Amino acid sequence: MAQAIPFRQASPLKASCHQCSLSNLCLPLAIEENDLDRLEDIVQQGRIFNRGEHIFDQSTPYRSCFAVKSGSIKTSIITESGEEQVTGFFMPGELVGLDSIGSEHYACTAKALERTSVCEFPVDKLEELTGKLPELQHHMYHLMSQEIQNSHQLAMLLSKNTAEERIAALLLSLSSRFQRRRMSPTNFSLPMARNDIANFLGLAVETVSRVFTRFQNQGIIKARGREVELLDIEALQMVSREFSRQGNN
Amino acid sequence: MAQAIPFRQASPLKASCHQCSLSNLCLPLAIEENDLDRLEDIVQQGRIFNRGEHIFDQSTPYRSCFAVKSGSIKTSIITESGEEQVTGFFMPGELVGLDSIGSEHYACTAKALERTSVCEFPVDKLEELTGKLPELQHHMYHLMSQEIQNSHQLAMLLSKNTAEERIAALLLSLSSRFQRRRMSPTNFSLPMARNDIANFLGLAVETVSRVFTRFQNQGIIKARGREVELLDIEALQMVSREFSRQGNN
DNA sequence: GTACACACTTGACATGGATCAAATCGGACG
DNA sequence: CGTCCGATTTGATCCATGTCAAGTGTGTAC
Repeated sequence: MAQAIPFRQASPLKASCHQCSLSNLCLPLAIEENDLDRLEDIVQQGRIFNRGEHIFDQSTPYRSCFAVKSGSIKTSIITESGEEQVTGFFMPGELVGLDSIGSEHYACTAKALERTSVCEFPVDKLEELTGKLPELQHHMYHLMSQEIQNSHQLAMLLSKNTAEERIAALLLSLSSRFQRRRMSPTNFSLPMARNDIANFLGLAVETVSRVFTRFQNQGIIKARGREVELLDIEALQMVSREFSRQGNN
Repeated sequence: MAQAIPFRQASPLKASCHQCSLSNLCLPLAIEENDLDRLEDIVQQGRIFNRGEHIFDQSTPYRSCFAVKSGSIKTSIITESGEEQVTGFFMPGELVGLDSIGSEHYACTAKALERTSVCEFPVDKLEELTGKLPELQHHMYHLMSQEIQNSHQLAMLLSKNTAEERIAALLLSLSSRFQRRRMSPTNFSLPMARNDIANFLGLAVETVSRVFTRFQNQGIIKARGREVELLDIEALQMVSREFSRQGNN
């Protein structure tokens, strides 16, 4: 299961960043032990969302950004014509909603891909706090610029790379992000459906499926449904000449 | 000519944000008249770059972000394999280098598309100042989130739209940005080469060229070299069903 | 003015991936 | 345990756009 990440149960009213196992990935990493209380004062306890539930919706008033505590989230934007574009997948310790900070409304919709718990940071309080803690402010800038860079990488992937290269890059990105969370980099279960992968990578579902089986036939991966095993990471890196440069923090 | 934007000559050592005609587009827009001096204290006077000169280079230590004063800039990232991906075009009043704030090194290279003058904001000082001026901090968050959203829009364009739709969207984006700068929204000269357009939009140069002539034959635009006239904006909006949502500030 | 290099256009052809269609799998639920 | 519906796979065909190849401007340097 994907969210086998151990974390301590949050108290019902106040999250404890001090004891959170994700503190080295999430916002606390930028804060001195002394100041951590101030972050705890503004964070709201981990609400739980079931698979498919929305954490927030595009065009509704912007209130907070969210850290994934367990589970995973996908964000997407929807055009007037109703088309969806998946803009990202988020794993524990990653911040969702940075693309709307400073805006009046959410620029995208965030949806739980599985049972997911999150910590909520109300922006007004967060901005106030970053004004007082230079390291935290710096870290916010860093996270946001990372987000820009990731998105540029995605644009590059979409405009220059073949279907195989795109999928290899995604698998490698997931792999390294799992690894950073102390999970197997070679053996994991995809939190998202083929459809989401296809949409994210600008491909048709059928193409994604075909590439998966092609990789399988070549002995590079083993895939049954969402369970994936990367048998030959180097081969994947060769396919995706552009090494996975994604990944946050 | 593209940079027919009037602006007062900066004093050789200190830019005057007070008198800059771009103050309603650039950082000053977020700052009270009283505090404007503090911004002037950290900004470095407009250096001039000739066409083709680099404002900064990818992977060099990050020092500053830059506001375009006149002229225009393109940013691009370059992979190990030497491929280039144009990530954006910047016009007067827009901030370049936000994708690297909070990072150790520049994430992209910025190049003057024509004779261009810029104002330089050293990050360390800028971060210090945003810590003191909440409105400025808020504005920085806003600009950065805009940058993320723009990039997501680009990704969407790349993954879902045809060549004609992409080019129509770009023309409309440029049009509205020229308009916001008090220049004709229908009659302008492209600051960038066909090559850059193609790269930015994930197309072959030949395709860009063909679409331009197709639009011309349909009477939607008139183009001779870089000089462009938009004859039928509504038609362009029809082509690009996804209306130009790009544009900053 | 001439020439060179480079930007742009146009044409012919090849192809990766989309689309359409259909079969199979898998999981939730009674 | 069977049923049903959505997710996934597989196959056949088509088309938008890339690629290759020529040509035609266009601006700059001498």
